[in-house]
Amino acid sequence: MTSITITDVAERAGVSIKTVSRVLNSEPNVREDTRAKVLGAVKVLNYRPNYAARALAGSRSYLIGLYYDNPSPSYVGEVQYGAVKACRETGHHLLVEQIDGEKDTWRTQVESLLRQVKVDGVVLSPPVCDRSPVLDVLEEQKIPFVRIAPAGDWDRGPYVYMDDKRAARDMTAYLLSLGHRRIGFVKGHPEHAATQARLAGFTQALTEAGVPLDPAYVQGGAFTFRSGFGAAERLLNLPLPPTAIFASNDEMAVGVMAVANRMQLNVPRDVSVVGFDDAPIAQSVWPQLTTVRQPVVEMAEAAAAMLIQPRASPPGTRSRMLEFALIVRGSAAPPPLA
Amino acid sequence: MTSITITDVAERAGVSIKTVSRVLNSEPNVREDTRAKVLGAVKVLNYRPNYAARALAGSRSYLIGLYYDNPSPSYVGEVQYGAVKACRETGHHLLVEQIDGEKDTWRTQVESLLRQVKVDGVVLSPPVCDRSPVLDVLEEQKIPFVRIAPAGDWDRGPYVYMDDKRAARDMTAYLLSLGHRRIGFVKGHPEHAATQARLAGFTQALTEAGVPLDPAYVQGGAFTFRSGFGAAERLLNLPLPPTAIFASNDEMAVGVMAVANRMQLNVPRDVSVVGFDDAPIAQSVWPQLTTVRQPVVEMAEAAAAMLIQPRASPPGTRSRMLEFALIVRGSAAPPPLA
DNA sequence: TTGTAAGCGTTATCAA
DNA sequence: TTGATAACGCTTACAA
Repeated sequence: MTSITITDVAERAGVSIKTVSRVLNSEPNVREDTRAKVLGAVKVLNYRPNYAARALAGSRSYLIGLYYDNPSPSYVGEVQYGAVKACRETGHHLLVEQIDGEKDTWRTQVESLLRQVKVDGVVLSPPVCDRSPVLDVLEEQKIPFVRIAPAGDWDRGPYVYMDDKRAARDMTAYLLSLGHRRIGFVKGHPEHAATQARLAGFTQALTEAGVPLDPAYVQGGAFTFRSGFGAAERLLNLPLPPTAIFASNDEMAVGVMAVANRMQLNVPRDVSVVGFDDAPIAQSVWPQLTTVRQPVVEMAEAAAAMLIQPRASPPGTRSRMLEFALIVRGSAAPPPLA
Repeated sequence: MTSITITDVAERAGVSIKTVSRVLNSEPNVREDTRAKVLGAVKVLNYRPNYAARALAGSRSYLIGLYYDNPSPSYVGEVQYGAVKACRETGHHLLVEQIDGEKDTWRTQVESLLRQVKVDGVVLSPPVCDRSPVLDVLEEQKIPFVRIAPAGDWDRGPYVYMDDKRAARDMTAYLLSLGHRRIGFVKGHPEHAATQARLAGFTQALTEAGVPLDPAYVQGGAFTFRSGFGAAERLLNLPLPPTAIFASNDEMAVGVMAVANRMQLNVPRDVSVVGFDDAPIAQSVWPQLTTVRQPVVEMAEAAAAMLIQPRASPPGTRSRMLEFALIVRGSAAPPPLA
């Protein structure tokens, strides 16, 4: 069961291993017919270059790292899915590492990882993309990286993101177009970058429509079901309750719906509820949630792709914005005719 | 930025590189003080062996593969989390690959992967753990593997699993202990292995308690919200509807709850609803779902650990069963006093 | 346009 | 108990 090596290919094609190497790495200066011969031999022998040897000898390893830490399992799952997809299309492989623990250990963790296995680049998923010791090491060692939806430090390397603010604005505009004028908003966790952006989009839409913003309609939340539940209780018990509630993630939106149900309020007839994220749960409630779809898989895929073909993105515009989508399902409707 | 190699360590410790290698791989025949010297040098230099060199020269690569395909993102996320955890504890790394597409391409996919990068073993997550071409290749190439919750072929290599049948039995027994006698059951997708096991556990509990099983109380489902919804409509519109419904996963249980809500039935006062899996959604509904927690993270961790330290599991007993847990939350209560 | 030879950083062989 | 030295399969100078 000895595996096929570059030597076998070279012999079969009647050339030197260097020529085979040239063909494999699409280097210039190979005659077309020579190239064809080599490719033929590769095909016949079903040759696959050994990654370890490549990594050891050369400067590339065909390995892409994915550093993550513990957001929701489904987020990680989606990121991984996108990254794997981009990798396999170009014969790369994905190495997944978790960076966790205390802040002062991050640098060491990354240094140690990098020393052990060489990667061609790393995809940084939130919240790792916002840990500056991690970025420090990567920059020092000149290892390319792309961040997914970073919360700040936008000058530190390329990133992929979506426009949270505009998405929130569009969603609010949708609610306004339905006829709502009293719209409640449930904010996210104060430490999350998206929280501010989504709130800003909400207020912008209101301003643009000339609808005054009642501060009582904006309630604090923490991206959890429970916090959405609490915020909804406050909102719906107001003397003049909102006719629609925009929770800044789906988890909280479902909490809002639960409160509505308990108060015998029919969604969307009596009150409209919309969320953000298009998490799996959005389709597992009744009515299904109208929400904003975050292109998580696509962002991860784009990030990995940028690492693999840096030439693809023109210099200067090193970051990529991906489009969100407004997913209209059944949880929002025109307000009751009061 | 030249990295520290085994040669540096050898010089610093005043021994040959072979001796350093011996210490690093805990080989025998090294004097205790020599070992200490080497370890000291490793520490001072903060040396980390280069993976590619190890893989190329030796028989081990310190890389563990995780082959998956596309179950729910959160399942993948959890599996990955457990596997990464086991890996990092022993200095291994996780290589994630997706095996997808048509059945007749699986063999080639795996062969190609294996040829490119040597792994010390692979963790097979559902549904890949049940694709026999994948197992074939692994067996042929004598690459150790551990399957997670396989659906069949229990003689093909070690696996980790949980006892679905017993879990379903326990859950049913819990409902019975609450006083329920008319219990509805929503089956899972017919092609899923767990479906049969869970139904079997349900009927077993009934039999043990001497409670007759009304066939009308067992409804088909498909592990989706919608199928749970449909099954619940049939169940709750029966002339004598059940006082409790056991949906064989959480997704369906939430569908059942949605129907109850629409029918103005209070959960759990009017009807109890329980699920299975302890998916994230179980905590994002109101009341929160009483369910069975699957030890997904632990199974993945155990699987990877078995690969890394094969000696840990005594010969013969190569598979491991992990314990489930009954998670009692608010969705089940004694039946209404009729 | 092609080939030769020297590494890359380990482990394995075999002798000391 | 230790240590030279030869692989491992590839890329990278450097020649031809």
